[in-house]
Amino acid sequence: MDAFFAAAEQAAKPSLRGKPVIVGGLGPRGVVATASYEARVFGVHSAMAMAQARRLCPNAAYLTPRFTLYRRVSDAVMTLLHTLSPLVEPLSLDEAFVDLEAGGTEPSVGAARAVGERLRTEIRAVTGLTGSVGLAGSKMLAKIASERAKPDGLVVIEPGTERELLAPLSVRTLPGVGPATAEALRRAGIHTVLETREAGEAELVRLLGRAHGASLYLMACGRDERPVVAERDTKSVSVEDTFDVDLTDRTRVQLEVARLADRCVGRLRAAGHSGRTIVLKVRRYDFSTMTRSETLRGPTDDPAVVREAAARLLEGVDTTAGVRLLGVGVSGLADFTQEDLFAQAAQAAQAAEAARAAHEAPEGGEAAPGGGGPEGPGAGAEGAAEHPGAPRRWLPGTDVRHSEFGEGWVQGSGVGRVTVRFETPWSGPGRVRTFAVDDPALEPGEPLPLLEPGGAGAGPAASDGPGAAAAPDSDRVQGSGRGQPVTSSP
DNA sequence: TCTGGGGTCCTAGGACCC
DNA sequence: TCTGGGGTCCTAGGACCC
Repeated sequence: MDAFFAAAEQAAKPSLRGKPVIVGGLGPRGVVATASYEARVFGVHSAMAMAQARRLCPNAAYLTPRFTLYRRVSDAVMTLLHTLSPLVEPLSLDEAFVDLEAGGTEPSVGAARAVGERLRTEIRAVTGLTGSVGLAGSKMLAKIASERAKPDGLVVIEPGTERELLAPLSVRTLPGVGPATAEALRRAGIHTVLETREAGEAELVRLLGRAHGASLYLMACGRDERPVVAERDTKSVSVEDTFDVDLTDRTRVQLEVARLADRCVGRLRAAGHSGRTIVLKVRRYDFSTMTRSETLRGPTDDPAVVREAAARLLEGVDTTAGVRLLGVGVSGLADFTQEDLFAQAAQAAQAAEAARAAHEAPEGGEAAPGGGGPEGPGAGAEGAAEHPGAPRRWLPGTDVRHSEFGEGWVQGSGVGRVTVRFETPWSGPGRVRTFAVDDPALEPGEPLPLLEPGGAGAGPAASDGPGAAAAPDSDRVQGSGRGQPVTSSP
């Protein structure tokens, strides 16, 4: 998908179409997740510090990510991909490899191109957003092709042209070559793919180590046999928080670690996992990062157990100079817990006992794994990390609903006020109104679908010029409450 | 107002075992 | 009283990816 998060926001918020939009962390230490193409003109790009983006592009719309929406769009696209082949390997919410051969596409450039173009049409029809397609004989080359295809395009790298095409490109083009590897290669006088190839495998292994050197050599030769793998097993689950200001108070650090442990376990359980190794991550004031881990005798999904392990690990860490980030993770995943094993063993013993006593052992009861958790607040709270009892936070970009004016989104808030723009994905650009932050008529909303359900017509992406949209009319906007069954209040 | 959050894979040393 | 060799597991750190 092209500039995925930003494009989704532009589709959802008509007033932002054609304008610079930057999605990412809005706090003092945030970074850019996605910049719209209009914002990239100013030099803003992914992973840039948000503070720098604001200097470069002060007039952009700065929005917090709405993962629920992105996940929904992503699911729709992934469903389309599965119609092409059973072999679909998602790389992230907005990118995936598809093995077309495994899906029965005739192995010709023409057939592949036709499938790719049809897919792009369908993506646009289903999501209202544009995606780009790269077609080639391997994952590496398909990825390079898709990057060249962006935005809103399709590129084929034809068999036989690979080495020639790769030769002059920067080593950074190759997967697995980041800043550190590029620097190591540069010191050896290697800048291009051709130079990498000419260095030879032995030299690359000497420079980069066994695995990395060997795989880089293959890539540089245009050889990439990695299969498309659907459904890889999760290996770890983790959560982390960067704090707006460094933490120095030890008690506060301990509290945050406990909270993170609970959140981590919440996600672990939601995924139906348990794990043996608990990892504590601490990033200090100077950005130096350390991890401490502890492996239990058996897998757990008990919040108390993880909390205690994390607290033990913290004991060995000096935090007096200030902590900027804390994280808790669980790895060594299993789909059962040690408690399950105990329960199973106990059940077996009981069954044996019962049999001896010539009773009927009750079967079936799979004993809900719930024993463990004096769980705190619902672990599922994904949208905004709310502290119980804290005042409502209106984050720019999030959905709201007003009892009188209907659906809208937070444009900004401060000094006790919140500014809302009332528009929906299928309205024209809407009007802005300001309220007190505690206005009872205002409540958090839910993301609306980007395309009007049962939609009459062209999606957002189709109307390129905002000029095409009807002139904003405040009454009409107000009326856009529309009979939609938008559900639920918190 | 420098540097998010969620992952994966690799390396290297030490413990431990056969 | 010299130190083998190979395997696995654990811990810590680092590179990389989106």
